[in-house]
Amino acid sequence: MKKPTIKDVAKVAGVSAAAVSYALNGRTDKVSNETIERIKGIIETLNYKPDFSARSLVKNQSKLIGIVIPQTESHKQLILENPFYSEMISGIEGKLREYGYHLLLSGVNQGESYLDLSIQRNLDGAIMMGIYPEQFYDGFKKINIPIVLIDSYINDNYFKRIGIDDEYGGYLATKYLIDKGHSNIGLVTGAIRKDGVVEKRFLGYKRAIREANFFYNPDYVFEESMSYEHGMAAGQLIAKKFPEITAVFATGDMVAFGAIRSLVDQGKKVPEDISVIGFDDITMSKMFIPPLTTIRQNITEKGAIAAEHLINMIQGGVEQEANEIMLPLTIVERATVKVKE
Amino acid sequence: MKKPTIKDVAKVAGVSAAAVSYALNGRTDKVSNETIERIKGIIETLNYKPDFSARSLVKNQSKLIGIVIPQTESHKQLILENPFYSEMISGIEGKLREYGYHLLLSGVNQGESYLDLSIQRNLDGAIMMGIYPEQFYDGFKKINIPIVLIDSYINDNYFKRIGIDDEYGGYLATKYLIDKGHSNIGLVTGAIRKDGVVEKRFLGYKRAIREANFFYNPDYVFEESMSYEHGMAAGQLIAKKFPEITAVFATGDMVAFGAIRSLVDQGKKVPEDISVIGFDDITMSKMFIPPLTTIRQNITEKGAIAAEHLINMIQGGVEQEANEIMLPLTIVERATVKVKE
DNA sequence: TTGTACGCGTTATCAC
DNA sequence: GTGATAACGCGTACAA
Repeated sequence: MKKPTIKDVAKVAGVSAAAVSYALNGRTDKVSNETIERIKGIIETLNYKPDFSARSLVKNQSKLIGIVIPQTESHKQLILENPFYSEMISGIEGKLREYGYHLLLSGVNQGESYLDLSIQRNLDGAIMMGIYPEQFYDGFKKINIPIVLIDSYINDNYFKRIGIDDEYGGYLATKYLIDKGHSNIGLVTGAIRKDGVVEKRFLGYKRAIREANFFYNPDYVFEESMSYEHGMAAGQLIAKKFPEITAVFATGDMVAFGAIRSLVDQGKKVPEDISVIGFDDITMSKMFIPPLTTIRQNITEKGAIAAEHLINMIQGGVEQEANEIMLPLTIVERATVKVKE
Repeated sequence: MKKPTIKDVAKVAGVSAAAVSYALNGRTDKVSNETIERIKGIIETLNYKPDFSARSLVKNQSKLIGIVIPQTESHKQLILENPFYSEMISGIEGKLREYGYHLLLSGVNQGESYLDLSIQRNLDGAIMMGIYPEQFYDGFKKINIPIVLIDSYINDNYFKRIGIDDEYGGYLATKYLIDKGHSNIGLVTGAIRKDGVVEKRFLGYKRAIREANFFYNPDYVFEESMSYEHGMAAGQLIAKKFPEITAVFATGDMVAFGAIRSLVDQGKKVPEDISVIGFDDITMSKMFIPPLTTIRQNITEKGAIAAEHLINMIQGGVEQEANEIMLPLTIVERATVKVKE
């Protein structure tokens, strides 16, 4: 059983293919209402659905949206095991679908480029999470594909940016620890890179420290990667070499989990001996034992909003809105931070 | 700057579009080697990439693979926040890309069907995780789209199945607890449905119980949904109403997390007071505190293998292999099970 | 090697 | 106002 084409419908209806097309698109100015009804009935009966490829060719729009997320170094896999990304994708996909778009989820092979993929698949737009080398962005500008950037501080009006105030978040987390009486506060974090969110969170950390007139000690900054493993390594270091540290701000929840884990393994109690605050509030954070105190952002909604704005750009709506959108941030107090005695 | 088409290349090369097409596809029998070289050079220079939509139309293959995963009840979102699915997708996507396929990630709106989507997008194949109403599968058979089923016991040779021996896994987990001296063993689980994995794990549980000549007590089976929340609810019940239960087999790691959490909240110690074993070994399980003892399957690899077999079906390789593939299972001992004193 | 028809749907043009 | 005809978008594959 092969799928019906527009011609099949036309034949059955005794009209031209063009008429069917008009009926499909509701062009009442081209076909009378009653024939539209009749054609629609036949479309139902045959269960005819227009082919996206054909449409993509003629209308030059694929109804396909790409999504770019970081990959493992080998370039082999998307890092979806990081719940932060998968929760976001969940939000993106739902919203796209609501508007009749579909999501193409693909990484990039060694030596190939996402830009080529976008061109070949005729992507109507793309959402990028994280930051990439500058030239990466340029290509999209040249061929004029609408792009929404999530969690990036790339300053270019071509792109729409969705994010949070990471500096403030970093400040909030650190200030919270300070208010609880801590003064020697470690920072466990992924790579601090220009235009990235981590840099801003780091800046917020420093601001809070300075504002409290504490000494900013670079030795207390444990920077490497946004991973559980790095959290573990840093936690171990802290337990062994920096017993004066009584609180830790981890710039991502996964990192916080790792830190807590190795701290506990080293015989430290969280939060009794050492407090830990995370960032993001991934789903897992409330399930963790002890439940993680963290800076919360609504990840799924962030994705949905990014999708919504991308569609707006594509459909060229009014969209003279700001091209940077900041989502709110809250602190959620759970069980990993305690007042210093 | 608009993208070059095959005609642009042809014009520059001073040949016909057909020649370019042949050059692209390496048809040395149709075009001389030297012109192929020359054309390829020009393709490089212009950075020409063939359009997937056009190809899809004429070759009737989209190089697009669909993936079906369960959705929230509102039909609004994919449940990607369940790491089990996202890890699997990671494995699937990587393998597909290796073979030149891309992944279309989409849920289904209320009142629409995945089958229609598959037809409209001309999907070359699809991977389905979990189980669905029977009619769901029939459509794909009719239009002859290759399908790989992950974690399903649907018995139909049209489909290729990738899974594990869930009955054995359930047996293994339960037997492990029994060997540790436990006899009152609770089962906390998602819905037990025909042809689903949970049913088999449940059967394995019963087999181990009976084999040990223990009494199978239906009251010890806490069945609802494969969620953290249900784990919590069940853990609470156990702590309050079934103090004689000294060990729990949770048929999914997320459920185990929930159970442990509420057990701990009720003042029980894991594993001192009560042991818990999970199933799947999602990434999070080794990060959990205490690290979860669980039945391990290689989730990412499972996805990769499913992708590989799907491609095999599509490309019609030799593939007279078995059409059911069972991946190995191991038990990983961490810190949530203890010998009963 | 090349011209050309084709796959499917859209839209501008033309006829009644 | 209703409708049909035909050209087009891009790449492929057959006949010439």
